[in-house]
Amino acid sequence: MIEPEVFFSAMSNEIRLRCLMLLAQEEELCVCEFTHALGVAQPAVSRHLALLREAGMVLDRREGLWIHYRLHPDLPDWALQVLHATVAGVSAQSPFTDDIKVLADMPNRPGAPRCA
Amino acid sequence: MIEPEVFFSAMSNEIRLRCLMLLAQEEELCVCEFTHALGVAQPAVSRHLALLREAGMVLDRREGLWIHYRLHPDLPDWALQVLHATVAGVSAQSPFTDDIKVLADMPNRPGAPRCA
DNA sequence: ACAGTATATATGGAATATCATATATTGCGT
DNA sequence: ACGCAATATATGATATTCCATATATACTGT
Repeated sequence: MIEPEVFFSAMSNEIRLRCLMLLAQEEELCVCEFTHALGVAQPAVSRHLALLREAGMVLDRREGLWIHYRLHPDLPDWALQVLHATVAGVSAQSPFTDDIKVLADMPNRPGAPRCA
Repeated sequence: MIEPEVFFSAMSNEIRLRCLMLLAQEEELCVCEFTHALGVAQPAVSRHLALLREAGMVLDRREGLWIHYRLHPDLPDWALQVLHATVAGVSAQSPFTDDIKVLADMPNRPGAPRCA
């Protein structure tokens, strides 16, 4: 059971929050997708994802070269509600809006959503 | 409009989170009530409440000796949803459960809820 | 060997705790 | 009315711990 302070601490950093907002809308993403969408250096993204993993907020899965991250399936209900309320509240503002757009326009996406 | 990172940063500290959980359930509380409910030194409480005020999450009102704090009325909808989802999710666990109990049993409460 | 991802280390800066003290308001005694 | 004490709250100063960033390097799978 995730500690509320740990959970909110994870959400209190811009890079992590942007990653989580993407994950709340995209099911599963690999590191290079985060890197591309956020326009942030790869080591930084990796580090923050590691932090999210250690906090129990995301789960990773390796598939060849790529490592895919998704929200941890054991997240308690209140945590999911918080995530979704936040997406609803902020996804229309910067930088969250652009992140999705940039992600959608990314060429050669590994896990390429079928809807594309 | 409160920045999401500022908001979550405010919630990522145990003392502040406990204060906010109380405020989400109690409408209005003064510093001595927080101090009593949390069992934390007064300067620490005062500091954290000041931080919440500067973050735009709470509003204070002086009434004689006492300064009453309440959730800021301008908090956006998503923020309130996050707060309420969190209360629903964690109020049954430690230390949040005890905080309310200790508060309810506090003698000589200034703003004394009429229901007592 | 190479691409994708992770880790190690160092460093600067921010958050926090603590103690002592300051400020504000009320009430009391004279 | 005035001075003083008591109570509620805030602030300063300092030490310490935590976190983010940058850079370089290592690991993993093809």
